[in-house]
Amino acid sequence: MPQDRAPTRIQKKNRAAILDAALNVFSAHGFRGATVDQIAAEAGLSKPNLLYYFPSKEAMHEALLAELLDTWLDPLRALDDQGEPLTELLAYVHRKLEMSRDYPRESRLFANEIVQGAPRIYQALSEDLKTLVDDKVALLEGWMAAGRIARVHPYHLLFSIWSLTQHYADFDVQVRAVLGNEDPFDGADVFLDTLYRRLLSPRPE
Amino acid sequence: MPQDRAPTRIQKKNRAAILDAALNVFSAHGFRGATVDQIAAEAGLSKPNLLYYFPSKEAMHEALLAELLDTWLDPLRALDDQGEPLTELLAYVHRKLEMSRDYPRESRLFANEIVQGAPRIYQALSEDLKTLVDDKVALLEGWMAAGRIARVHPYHLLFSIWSLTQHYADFDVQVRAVLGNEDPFDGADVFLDTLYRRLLSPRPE
DNA sequence: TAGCTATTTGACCAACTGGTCAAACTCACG
DNA sequence: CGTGAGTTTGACCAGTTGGTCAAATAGCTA
Repeated sequence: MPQDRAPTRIQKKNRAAILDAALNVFSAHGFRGATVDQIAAEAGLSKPNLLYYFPSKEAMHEALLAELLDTWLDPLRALDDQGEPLTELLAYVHRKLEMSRDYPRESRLFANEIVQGAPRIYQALSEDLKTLVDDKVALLEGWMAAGRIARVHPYHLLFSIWSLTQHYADFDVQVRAVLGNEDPFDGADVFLDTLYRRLLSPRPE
Repeated sequence: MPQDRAPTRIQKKNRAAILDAALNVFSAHGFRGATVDQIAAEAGLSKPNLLYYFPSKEAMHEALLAELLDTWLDPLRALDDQGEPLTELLAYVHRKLEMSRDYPRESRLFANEIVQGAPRIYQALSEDLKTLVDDKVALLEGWMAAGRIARVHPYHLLFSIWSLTQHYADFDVQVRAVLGNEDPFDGADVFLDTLYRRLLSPRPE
């Protein structure tokens, strides 16, 4: 395996190629459904060569998930307690939908993992994710208490945003099968904007 | 393999046990991740005995999916053009959420299949599902044109219902990891009711 | 360019997988 | 209770899989 000195030019290139190929294969077939041979073929390398850069199939999957979870939570982290509440939330929804459009493989990698019970990522969910969510929920509750957005269950509000946006990546085949030629994301953007405006616009006592 | 006369007592019992075990295993690990041995163990039968009742692993999966898709669409079929629009839609949402709570394995079986590109069910999506959806969308458009519910993109309205309700089955681990001890479905029921009331209540011109 | 390190691979292995099959066992019914 | 159909299984097989390893090759630097 490569030494842990500074990575060489070749190491950088090959690691990146492997992770990209692994993302393709894992997101399309799940961990168990993916084969190292398939990833090797997609990366244009031999199987033993993959295992020269990563000690095991599991390690490739872990590397992807670790990198992913962080990126995935960025939009939520960016929710700004100084901003205008409704604007902030609509921007969050918009940004999450953008990620479903631009990084569907990442979304499906995550979906595969969660649907199957999060066997390799549960700890991160109940620690990192929960901590961040609890923090942002406090912010939402503050906004609701001040009457700046309508009062709804803050956790379910976040669940709804995840669910509604990731659906367009994870269930892409179904959405397109039903929608025909129409672009799903154009319609979704308008729809979600309307939905959250109506749900969250401050309402008289 | 069993003859195609009327199924015997033993056939009925074993087929049911196998399908139940297969649902457990397929929904938890995906098609590729499931093994026949695992299903056999869960069903309390030997592997060759499973293959006496079903010609292949594939056949077990197909049997489950075929049965599922029908059940899965029942709540949408039940949307009644004679009913009060908002009531009908809220009842649909409620019924779908109920299915997520009572049949999470079925939901995850379906999710596994779709996330991975629906390789074994695509045709049913683009035929049966699309036909039914197009039909119900016409109904929704009628209600919107008559001002009986607010105007939104009808396809995305249906997507949102699927997404928001199935999320509680498919992403159950994540939801519970974030929510702690609170029951997800109690909160979800109230939240979704509020959401769709605000989204769909008829609004002045 | 010599010599050392980093990279690559063909050949291989043990474990596992879906599936087969003949032989054994169990059951319903006359 | 005998008999034929229905049911069950141990032993087996060929293909696939994740992973190893020694030997070969390419790259870098003195």
